Amino acid sequence: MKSTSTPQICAKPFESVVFLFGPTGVGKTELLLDLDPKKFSVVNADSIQVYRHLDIGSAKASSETLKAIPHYLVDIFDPWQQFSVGDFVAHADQACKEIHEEGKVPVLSGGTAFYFKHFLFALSEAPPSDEGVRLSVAKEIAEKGDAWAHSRLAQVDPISAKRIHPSDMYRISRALEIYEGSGRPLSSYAVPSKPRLGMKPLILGLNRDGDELKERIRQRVAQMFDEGLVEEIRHLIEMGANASWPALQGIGYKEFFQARISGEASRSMIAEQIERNSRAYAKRQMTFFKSFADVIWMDPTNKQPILSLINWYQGASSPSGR
RNA sequence: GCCGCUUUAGCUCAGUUGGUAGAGCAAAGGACUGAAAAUCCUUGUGUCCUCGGUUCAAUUCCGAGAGGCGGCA
Repeated sequence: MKSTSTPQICAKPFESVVFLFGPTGVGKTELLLDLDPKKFSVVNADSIQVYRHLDIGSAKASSETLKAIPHYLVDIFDPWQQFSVGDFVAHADQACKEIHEEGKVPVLSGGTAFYFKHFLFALSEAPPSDEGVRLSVAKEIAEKGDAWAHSRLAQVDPISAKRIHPSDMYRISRALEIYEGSGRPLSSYAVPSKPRLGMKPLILGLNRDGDELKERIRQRVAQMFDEGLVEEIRHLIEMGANASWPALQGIGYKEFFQARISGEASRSMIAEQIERNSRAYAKRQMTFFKSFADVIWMDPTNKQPILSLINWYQGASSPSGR
């Protein structure tokens, strides 16, 4: 058992942490440079920026920004490794602990809503994904079909089967994997719904007008190509990258590998796909973020109020301030 | 200039043996139990290019015109 991923074992509960999230391209990274590195450190909450060698397409903070203020959870995995929300919570806990020990406040910044959710509420008690069981489940589904998978789930875990749509093979697979691996239905594991560790985060959501965000995404994709996205892809291919590498499901990467399979594609076609996928992703992110409670929504165009709020929170929660 | 093909949802296109039409993508909204930049759900009235003709009825058939594509000159 990995004790690091179970919050109860954490030696020192941490109450103060800033959440900074928003859809892709909204301007989170631009804000980080304005934080005082003596008071804050950044904890990356982005599922792709944890990977080494994926810099341009993942819109990772520049090396200058990384130098200017400490960043945790950036470049901690190789692109062929599987990173998961469980890894995120474990690493983020460790990072927050270190940051607090320095007398600073961690700023969790990123776009992966799923990570924020489970960092705040903890993970379900269900066991982590097991590669072996997952593969055998996948093999059986491939043989017997998607319809079989859902009816099988209806037998072993009717509660989950009712909740999960018959087409949602991603979740059906996970639910079957839990049953095969642990002998217990997924729905029998408790889902935490209260913030853990007495955490009292400052939850900041950044949002922009739809057309403005679209335009920023368009510009950012063009900028990625200018900065050498194609060379970054070439470098990954030289490393042996293929579409099965977990990191390469990221937008800005998968489009190239799909194009390789389907034939030639021009730069403008791939750029268009990246823009489209980014827009759809931003929309999904917003849907998820809007479901969060106690979010203070702010306009990233106006940096001062945001920074004031973060600084106020830091002052109020630092030992000397109590 | 002549001949052929073509014009239907924001885009690419189906289709109606004549009874006013539907897929994919896009767009909008939503879900989210350890892969989440993933995965999935819901939502489709549009002068069916224009004008005229035939018909109870035309987006569908006929004629003319306009735009596009291709071939021959």
